[in-house]
Amino acid sequence: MKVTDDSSPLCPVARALTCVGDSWTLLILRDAMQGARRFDEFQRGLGIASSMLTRRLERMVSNELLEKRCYQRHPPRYEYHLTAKGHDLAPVILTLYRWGEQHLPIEADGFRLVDRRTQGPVEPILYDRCHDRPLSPGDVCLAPGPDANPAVHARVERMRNAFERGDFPDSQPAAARADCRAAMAASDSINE
Amino acid sequence: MKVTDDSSPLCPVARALTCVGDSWTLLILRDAMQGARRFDEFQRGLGIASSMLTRRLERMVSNELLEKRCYQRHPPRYEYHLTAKGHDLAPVILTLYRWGEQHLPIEADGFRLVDRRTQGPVEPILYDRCHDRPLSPGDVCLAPGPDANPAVHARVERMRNAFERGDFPDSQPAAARADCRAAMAASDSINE
DNA sequence: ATCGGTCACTTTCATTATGGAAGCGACTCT
DNA sequence: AGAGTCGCTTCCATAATGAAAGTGACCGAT
Repeated sequence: MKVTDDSSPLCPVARALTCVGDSWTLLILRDAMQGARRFDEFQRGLGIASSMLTRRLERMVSNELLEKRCYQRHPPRYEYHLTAKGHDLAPVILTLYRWGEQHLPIEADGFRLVDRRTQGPVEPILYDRCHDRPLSPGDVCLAPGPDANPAVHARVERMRNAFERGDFPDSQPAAARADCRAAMAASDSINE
Repeated sequence: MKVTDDSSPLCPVARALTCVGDSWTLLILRDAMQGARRFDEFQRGLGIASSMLTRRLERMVSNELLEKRCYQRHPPRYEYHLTAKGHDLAPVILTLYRWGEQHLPIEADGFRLVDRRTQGPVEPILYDRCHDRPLSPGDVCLAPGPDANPAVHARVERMRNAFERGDFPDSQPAAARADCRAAMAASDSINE
């Protein structure tokens, strides 16, 4: 990937993707979050070529997603531990998990996401901490910051036009929010 | 990427990544969510090679993230609209946005994520709809489903061991949840 | 003491993906 | 009439990846 667009370095999504924009990196993070630490644990869990794994672990260390900890000298051997930065990608992984479960279903049921204490089901959704309520992606939009360049303004403008054209299915405020509350109430009563 | 591990097809994250596990796909989705529809809109917004864009759009259509709509015959020309499946990836993009903003800061402030109506700040976090409370990734774990194979059990086992070793920084139940409530209260009062 | 195995790599090489540039056909605008 | 736009496609050099083999220091059993 070689991005040349003006607005790219300003966009947090583009910046995030230079760090975690490939499958292996995210799968390594997944396994690290499941407790994998050593080279061969990752290799077995992923079926990745060892040369690739070496390259990826190195890049992840240099991007500060993982840190090396020596657990043996002669020969020097390292464990790869998640840093706080790496750990903070957990919401991304969980969100992907949920999407994969919903939209790429398979017949088999191999994994379940559960509450650690109760072992009951868990359903991660987005929530807006500022307004203290569930967040529909349609509730949100982009605004230019003080350092916005013309490309950023064009983006913001285009998004507003799209909204005015009615392109956003989940941005009918009242209905969407009512649905959401109803769904929450329903799932609550099911789980009671 | 060529995954050969036993537990892979059973893992929703791995399945999701076969669909959206590269930067261009996610950046195209980002732009589509900002209202981009046509070939040249994507191309300008991304700085992507046109051959790559053709390939990616096709793959995304065949994966049902986008759908083609003809807006002109002679020559046939298409717009690429998000499907519901594609739209449902918005939480992934927003979660990446937030991570990029927090962990890959730059001096400039080009973009802001705001509430569409109030134009006030928005802060997406994960929330558990089943328990109706903010979700720390450490609150969650994996359980084997009825079709789990040995690789899945090994994974689950390893994660439990890692937890028992105390490898999960945000899984101190009481403290974490108290912090979270405090942070929510604080951000509420700031935004009042 | 020797044998096999493990662990974390590195190296090599064939295959595949990608980026850049150019071209193209049917328009539209001046 | 001529230039420009739009959405491609084709071609080719370069870069990324995967598979397989090799390595060197250990360890545990015979």
